Amino acid sequence: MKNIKRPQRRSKQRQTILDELKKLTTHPTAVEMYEIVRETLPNISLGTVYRNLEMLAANGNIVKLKFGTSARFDGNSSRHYHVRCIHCGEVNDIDELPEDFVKQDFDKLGGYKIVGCKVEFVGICPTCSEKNINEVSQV
Amino acid sequence: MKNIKRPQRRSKQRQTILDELKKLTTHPTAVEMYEIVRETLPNISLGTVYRNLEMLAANGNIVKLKFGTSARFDGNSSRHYHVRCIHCGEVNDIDELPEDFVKQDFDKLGGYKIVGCKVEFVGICPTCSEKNINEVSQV
DNA sequence: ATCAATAATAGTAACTGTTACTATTATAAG
DNA sequence: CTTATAATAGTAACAGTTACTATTATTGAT
Ligand SMILES: [Mn+2]
Ligand SMILES: [Mn+2]
Ligand SMILES: [Zn+2]
Ligand SMILES: [Zn+2]
Repeated sequence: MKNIKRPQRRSKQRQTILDELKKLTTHPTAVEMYEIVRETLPNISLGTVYRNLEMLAANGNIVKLKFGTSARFDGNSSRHYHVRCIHCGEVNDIDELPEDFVKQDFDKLGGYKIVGCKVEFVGICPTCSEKNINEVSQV
Repeated sequence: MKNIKRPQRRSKQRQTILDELKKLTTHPTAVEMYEIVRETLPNISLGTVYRNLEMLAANGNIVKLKFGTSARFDGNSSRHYHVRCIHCGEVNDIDELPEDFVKQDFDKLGGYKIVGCKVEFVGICPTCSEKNINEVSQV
């Protein structure tokens, strides 16, 4: 349960992180983003990258994915889905769900042999909807 | 990328972990499972709980969920889905998807006000499907 | 039932990704 | 320009998980 605060000023660190992530179609980790942004801002710190990626995700500018051991970030915040390879961990986009999705009878998608599917709804539980909370358990 | 090995012998530690998890409708963390199993086996170690939960998940006996900061485990391995509260982190089951799921126009599910939905397909990428691999990037 | 081979364990150290802390710098309002 | 303070760089601390090692338990063979 951490309190992610809204940005109140602009910084070229945050802007660069956002710009660089938006250029990518991959789903980099924080460390991968750090390496990319350092080409523009050689003195940026890894902590700054983590803090801003969280901020941007909490604000809906980007999306945080929790697939592997480390989180991955997606500059494409419009609605789409993902496949992850169970062996190498590679993550690819799936733009549209199969029409028979509810029946769960797909065996191939985006070239992948599909072996499973996880759906995670994110929402506000009845108890929390009464309180007015700024905190977030997890982005 | 870790190599999760198949169990070759039975142990009452692993059996107890599985039995106790199957009794629950909640989605406990490894530490929560540790505390539960210790009531039956007071000398079990936390490492054993982690190792066996991974094994059981890799074998499809249970399901590993990666929502919050720590992984959660689900003794119900039959097809169903989850809602997570963005504020308190509570996880609940959603047994059936709404029929209009593909259109993504739901605003309430299981009492939760829905603000998002993530779909993660798990599969084998074209490159890995050629090789014959035992390793797994992530359960 | 005893034995031998070795899988699995308990206990703990090490590791990894992430978050917190603090002095310094940059932003933006007045 | 000045001033208040948000945001930063650099680093320490932390949490969850995984690896290591000596010991114990399981299983198949005798
Ligand atoms: Mn994507
Ligand atoms: Mn469940
Ligand atoms: Zn692959
Ligand atoms: Zn809640």
